[in-house]
Amino acid sequence: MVRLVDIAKRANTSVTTVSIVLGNRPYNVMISDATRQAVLQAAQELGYAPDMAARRLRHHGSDHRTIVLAIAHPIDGRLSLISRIVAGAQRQLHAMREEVQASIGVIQLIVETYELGQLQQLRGLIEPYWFNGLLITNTSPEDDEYVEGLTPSVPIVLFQRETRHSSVTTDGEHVGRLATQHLVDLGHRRIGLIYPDAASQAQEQRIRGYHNVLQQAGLPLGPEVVALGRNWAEGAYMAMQRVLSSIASERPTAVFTTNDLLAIGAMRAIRDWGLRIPEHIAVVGCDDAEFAAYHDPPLTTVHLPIEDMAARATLMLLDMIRQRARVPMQESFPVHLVIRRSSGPPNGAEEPTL
Amino acid sequence: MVRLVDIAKRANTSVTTVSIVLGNRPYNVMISDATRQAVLQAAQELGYAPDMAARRLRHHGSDHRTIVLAIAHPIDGRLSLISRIVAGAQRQLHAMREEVQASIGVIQLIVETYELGQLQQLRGLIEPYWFNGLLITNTSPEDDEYVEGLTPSVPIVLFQRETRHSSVTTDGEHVGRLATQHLVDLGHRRIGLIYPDAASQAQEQRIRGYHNVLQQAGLPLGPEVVALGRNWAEGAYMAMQRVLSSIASERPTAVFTTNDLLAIGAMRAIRDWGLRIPEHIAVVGCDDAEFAAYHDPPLTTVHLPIEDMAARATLMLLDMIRQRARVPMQESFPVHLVIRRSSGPPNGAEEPTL
DNA sequence: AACCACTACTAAAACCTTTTAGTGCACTGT
DNA sequence: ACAGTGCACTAAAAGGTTTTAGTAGTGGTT
Repeated sequence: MVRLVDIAKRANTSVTTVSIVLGNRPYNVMISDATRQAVLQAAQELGYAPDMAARRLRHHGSDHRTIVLAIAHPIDGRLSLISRIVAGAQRQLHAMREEVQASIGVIQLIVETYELGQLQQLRGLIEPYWFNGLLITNTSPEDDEYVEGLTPSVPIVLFQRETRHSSVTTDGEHVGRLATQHLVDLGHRRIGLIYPDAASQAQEQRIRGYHNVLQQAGLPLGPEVVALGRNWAEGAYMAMQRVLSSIASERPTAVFTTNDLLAIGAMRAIRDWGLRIPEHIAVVGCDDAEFAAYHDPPLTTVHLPIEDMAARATLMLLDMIRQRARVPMQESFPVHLVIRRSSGPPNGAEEPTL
Repeated sequence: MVRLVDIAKRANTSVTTVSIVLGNRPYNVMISDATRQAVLQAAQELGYAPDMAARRLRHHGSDHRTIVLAIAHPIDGRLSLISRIVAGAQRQLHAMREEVQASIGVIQLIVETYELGQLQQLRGLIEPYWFNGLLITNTSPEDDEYVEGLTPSVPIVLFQRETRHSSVTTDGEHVGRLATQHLVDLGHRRIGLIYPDAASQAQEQRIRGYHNVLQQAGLPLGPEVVALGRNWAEGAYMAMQRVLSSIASERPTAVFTTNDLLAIGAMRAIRDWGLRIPEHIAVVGCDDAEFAAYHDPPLTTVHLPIEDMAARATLMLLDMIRQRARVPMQESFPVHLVIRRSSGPPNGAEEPTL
């Protein structure tokens, strides 16, 4: 391992000088060009890499650029969201790579909370000054109390959860309303709902939005079934089967699912039952996952700018880390309905164009 | 921040004693039960959390239990693989949580290598003794030289790449043969191929397997088209359009894609062209991604035990970290064909059962 | 000649933990 | 009485970096 002292020896100077040159810190200290070059060259030749442990020990993480993404409940279905969050965070870091000198992109940390169902372990992460910023996603309602009580030593941004810390969110009620209103506008009068057993805050909001629209339209609350288990698609498949086995007159002509994975599970069930989408039952999801546009039929869904949100969350963290921002920030992102072929008017009144 | 010395004061003892008690290290040192209890209680009361930086500075990471998952080329499509790898790694850590005392699950680190296209940044990660084990995935052929040249200070396991380090792999040629042979057995005589522009080692192997089968069967090499860009589904969609626009007599009756995301892109193109799957064109993928079973038609694909592989890789790392194993280990995992409805005999000779 | 300002550089402390090499004490056996 | 043994505990050094407070040397003003 190459240390500062090794470079100092080779460049015939002191450890202090080397540290200043390599960390290109200003201080009130001047270094001649000759010395600077000598140090730089020696470092290059020896292949110096700073010891992060020592650096962080010195000043409790304040200089070390590391952002952690904590995923509270790594349930299968939710993991697919990670991809987009990571992509967004990376995009931001990439764009600012000069500024933040981030040779390292994102560090994401998975906190395993299967048995506890709580984020308690975070304490063990935050205290030891491991990192400089924390992006938390997938928190469940039970985590709320704990998360709110945190007085972290580093800035925190929550993904899709309102909090007294910073957050990036979408208006979940609006999402639910957009999807449901779309179905109402198409003429549906019995609109069912499929949601997962461990609903996140965002999903609860979507359900409220769904209820709002139905009440305002004076429509009956359609069957609401819960998708059980960790595998959302499978849970929704079985949930939809329960819906389908009810008597035909009570069967909804459309279902709203609180995310896209649930939607494809439900769609599979509908097809396996021998019914057509959207002619017999229309389906609308949320999230606009990667596969939504390629599914058959392509899924009507509410598009969430997940990557943009993650990029913004990362920027928030960076700003807070760099003291540019001090107060918690909340930002809500716009969403929009993407109409594809899984939704259409009831009773196949109008055949969808291929 | 609570330090060892704070606990020592409160418990009326020395820093050394506290360190020994809290780290429950044996040494050749004995601690009376009274002292031990006093220390434990003081630590509890003060809410002690060890400073990882100091700990690691002391002995270059050897005690600190952290495994890093490095994803070399975080292209959109490949990110979806992460979910399953993370899930597998977590399962293993969870199963061994007593043994490894891992309050922290997995730390996964995304190395951003967009512009370099190389894993060079890993150097900046390995040298500073950040962690104790490294699980690398998504390396591209260009990374080979660098990865092979690594003489890491920590154990390394590669995912889906043969190497002089340890690895967990599947037999890519076998994967390609399974899929292609299935199509040949169904009676297809023109079998096309869709593969991504930045093919991984595993994917190249699958392509070889495909070639093998066609040659052995004396069949012509079908059209081989490359899916361009980071979005595999989209790339495959356009690639498939190119295939479809060739004259009908040269059009394949089946296509093999080197992963499932490519498959759904191709399927979308086939349907949009007004053709049916599998009657006009059969499709077979690889990976058995989550959505494969729920797609319409459900996708025939080669199932890879990704989670098991990740769990095994994690166990390998743990064993190497704990010195139970010293030599590199290679392990190849069995795969199997999952026949669903996207594949069938050519010319719709036999209608698939719904 | 005394003082100041400025440049270029450095010694040493601090950050917190782990581990080696002890110390002091109470017994035991001769 | 004295070496030997085992127990319970501790002082101090080490690990690599950053940063404060300082030194030495030079040139320029009063």
